[in-house]
Amino acid sequence: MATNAQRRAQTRGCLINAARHLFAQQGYAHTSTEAILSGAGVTRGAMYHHFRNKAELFEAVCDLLSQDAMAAIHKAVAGQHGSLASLKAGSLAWVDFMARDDVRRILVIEAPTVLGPERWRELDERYSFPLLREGIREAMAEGALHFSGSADGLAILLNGAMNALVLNDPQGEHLPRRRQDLLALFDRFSGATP
Amino acid sequence: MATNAQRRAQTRGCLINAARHLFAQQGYAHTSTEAILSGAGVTRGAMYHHFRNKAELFEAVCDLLSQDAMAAIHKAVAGQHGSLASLKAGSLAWVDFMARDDVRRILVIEAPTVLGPERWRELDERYSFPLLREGIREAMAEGALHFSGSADGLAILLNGAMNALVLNDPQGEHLPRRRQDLLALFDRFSGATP
DNA sequence: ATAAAAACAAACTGATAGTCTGTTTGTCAA
DNA sequence: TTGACAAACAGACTATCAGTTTGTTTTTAT
Repeated sequence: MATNAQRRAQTRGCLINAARHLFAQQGYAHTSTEAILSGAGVTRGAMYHHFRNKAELFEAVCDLLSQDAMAAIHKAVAGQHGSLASLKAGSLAWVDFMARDDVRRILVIEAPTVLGPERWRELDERYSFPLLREGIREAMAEGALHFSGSADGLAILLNGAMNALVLNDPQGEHLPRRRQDLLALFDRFSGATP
Repeated sequence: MATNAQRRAQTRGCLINAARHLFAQQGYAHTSTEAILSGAGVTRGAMYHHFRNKAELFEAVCDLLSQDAMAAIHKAVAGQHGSLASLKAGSLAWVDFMARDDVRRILVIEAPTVLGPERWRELDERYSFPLLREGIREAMAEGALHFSGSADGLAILLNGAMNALVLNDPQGEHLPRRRQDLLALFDRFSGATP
């Protein structure tokens, strides 16, 4: 005799968790709803009561992973002093998190297609991107970062560059070198001379 | 009474063309093979004679668009003098081409998921990426570009940054500003001081 | 001219996302 | 406590659609 809220959280949690693992292993298109249902120990009716369709379940998985990413970033930033050091630490934490096999496949590779461009940007806008943008604004305001274009533009460029680091290292074997490249990139914005 | 090579080119062309438009409008998953068939004026048997599956047809579309992109880049580079100017012109041409609605959806958004990470990188590696990488190597060798990391790493970073410019401007309305941001980014690598 | 191969046609199959109708379980006011 | 209502769940059913199979037409090579 559980409360409704408990039942709700329970089944939703089971579905999201099962879906997370299956999406990570087989991808969205090759994961059948039936596989998710049996993995979660839940029936069709239950699933379609909580989620309008398969894509909405996928989005719930993305939300969960994004929250985990935020936690990792905040933890990394916590021990830093100075806007530039925080920016670097947070960015490296972002790359490290996104380099996880399951996260890369779901958040970096498939999310743009499954959610569509708008919802995907909404997701980014809701989580890590504002953090990056504010970090850049702060560092630019303090004179620790130099760029003749807009802060927003730089945020987009850096975000994309970091995405590419993750995408171009499918096995995660070159991660140390890529992290160095990212730091080298930040260094190009440290010195003066526009 | 057409030759086999002509028949082949004809049907393949019709299929690729119809698929290109439908994929651009509705996306890969929401485009049924039947829609492609009726759009191309061709039957199932013909399609599966020329392509092993739907994904292979999608890849053929990607190849075609990539070749168009290469043509646009080469044209833009042709009128330039100096490695850095060529690099900038080629990069802007790349962004302009990828900003086209159909190209963005197919090549930038969906290709990574539909083809899978490996085949997607193969595509990139076959077309625009080598051009970018060589341009960067040349400019670095001439001392026109400064970066303390590897040339390959910089190529990946810049490629990702340019991708982001395209992705973050779904309507193409901020393209001029984004082009300026990209040039500002290149400027950060022009001056000395590592 | 004829055999072999390439190109094409279309009916069919298996898988599967989403729907529909009905049942169980929890909630809350009287 | 009870009874009306709503939320949660169960499972059969349907429509769609990618891919297969089998058969036919057209081209090519001998």
